[in-house]
Amino acid sequence: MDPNKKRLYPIVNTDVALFTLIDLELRVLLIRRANKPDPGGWALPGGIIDPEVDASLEAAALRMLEAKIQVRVPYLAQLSSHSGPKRDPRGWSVSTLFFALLPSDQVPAVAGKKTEAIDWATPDKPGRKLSFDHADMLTEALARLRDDVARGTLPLHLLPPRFTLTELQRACEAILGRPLDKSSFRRQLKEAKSIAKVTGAFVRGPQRPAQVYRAVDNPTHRSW
Amino acid sequence: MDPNKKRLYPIVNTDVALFTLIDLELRVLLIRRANKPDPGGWALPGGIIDPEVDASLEAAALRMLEAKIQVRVPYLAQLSSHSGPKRDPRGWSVSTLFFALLPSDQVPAVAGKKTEAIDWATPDKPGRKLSFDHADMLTEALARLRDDVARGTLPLHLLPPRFTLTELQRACEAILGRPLDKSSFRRQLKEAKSIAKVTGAFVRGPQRPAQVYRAVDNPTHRSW
DNA sequence: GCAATAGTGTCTATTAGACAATATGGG
DNA sequence: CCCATATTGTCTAATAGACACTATTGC
Repeated sequence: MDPNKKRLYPIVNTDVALFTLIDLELRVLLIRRANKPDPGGWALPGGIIDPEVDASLEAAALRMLEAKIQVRVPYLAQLSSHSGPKRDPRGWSVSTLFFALLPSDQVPAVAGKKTEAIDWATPDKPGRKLSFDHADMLTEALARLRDDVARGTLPLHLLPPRFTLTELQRACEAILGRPLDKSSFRRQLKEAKSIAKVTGAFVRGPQRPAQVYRAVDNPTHRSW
Repeated sequence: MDPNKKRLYPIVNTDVALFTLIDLELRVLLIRRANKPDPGGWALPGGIIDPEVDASLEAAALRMLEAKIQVRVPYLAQLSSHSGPKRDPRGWSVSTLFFALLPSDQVPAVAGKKTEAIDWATPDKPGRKLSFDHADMLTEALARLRDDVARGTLPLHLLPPRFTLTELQRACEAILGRPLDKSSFRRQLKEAKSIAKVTGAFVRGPQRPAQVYRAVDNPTHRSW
């Protein structure tokens, strides 16, 4: 494509910061680009929307993510839109950044396409240069994730459907990067009423059994 | 324009919810549309971006707002992007919503263009049907404004450069729609350190003079 | 002095964090 | 019983809201 070509309309695309927990460590999905621009470079999964098939930016983000990893993510939220003539060598572009959460038990199902390698990187230090302005995007998504976790129950979307309170606390600690107090943590959960006991279900081990919990229906995420 | 024409690229535009205070009442700017689609309808100010001149969505929003009211607003923040095939009759579109604040002393400078009437409407009940999905956008912008005000010092951007603490409190009350406690209000301002006394400046009247304050430099807004 | 508003002080209910104490399994 | 972890309780510092009190001007 001729980079000097004047475009009448901007390129419209979406990019997704997909987070999950692997061994209680926060990870973000990176894709090795197969096509131009920047073939071989690592980037957040995304792509140009298709007005013929996409009902919205959210639907487009879900569709492209599913095409890349063969998994439909259960949680997706819009962050900001990044724009300008320089951020994409193909011309004036606007990309809407989303963040998505994948429960840790679904990580094994994630598979890359033949032409594109994938990697679960450490979001604090992905260890490689990212294409376009995706480093900025990742920083923004990580900050938003931590902010949401600090004031709520987002990590429920990162855990399997059944979990113990200690597991939930470990997940929050892994995301925030700091230890939390057990007592305060449980108190806030009780007040929020966002989880419920699974009566009779316990996790056993060489210690006192732990009550199993599940997320209760809270209107945090929509469907498209 | 033929509505059945298939577009290869989405329409990309911005819309702005511009708030100000008039006589201590919160108002939002509406524009009467001169052109298709929906000529004569009332809408938030906005328009299609021009990749030839706009450096970003933010710059585009500022440019179009300035063209409509002949004033460059000092505060602009991005909210969400709204998208889909149906929201604009011209075809698949994505509009990024901004909210902007105009200090009350600059309201008199706002002038509409010859072809477009303007109105400062009451955001809670604009009293007319809005074009496109602008009613949803306005609701979202109003909620965000109140949220920001409740947790900070945003209304500084709605006041003239010099103001008293009582004026600031009245502004916050007008936005939130509920009375605030004087003592708590001032305590929080002191802790936030976002305002400073203008030494020696007082507002006089038939009562004890009021200290004049100004906003101190806080990195809340960027420039484009 | 009086009216009117500015500015300050005090009390209390709520909350988050630190930390201690108790509970309950396996071995 | 001992160990390890789950679960609960207590104390305290910080904070927000309600409300009362004091201060300072014009008249």
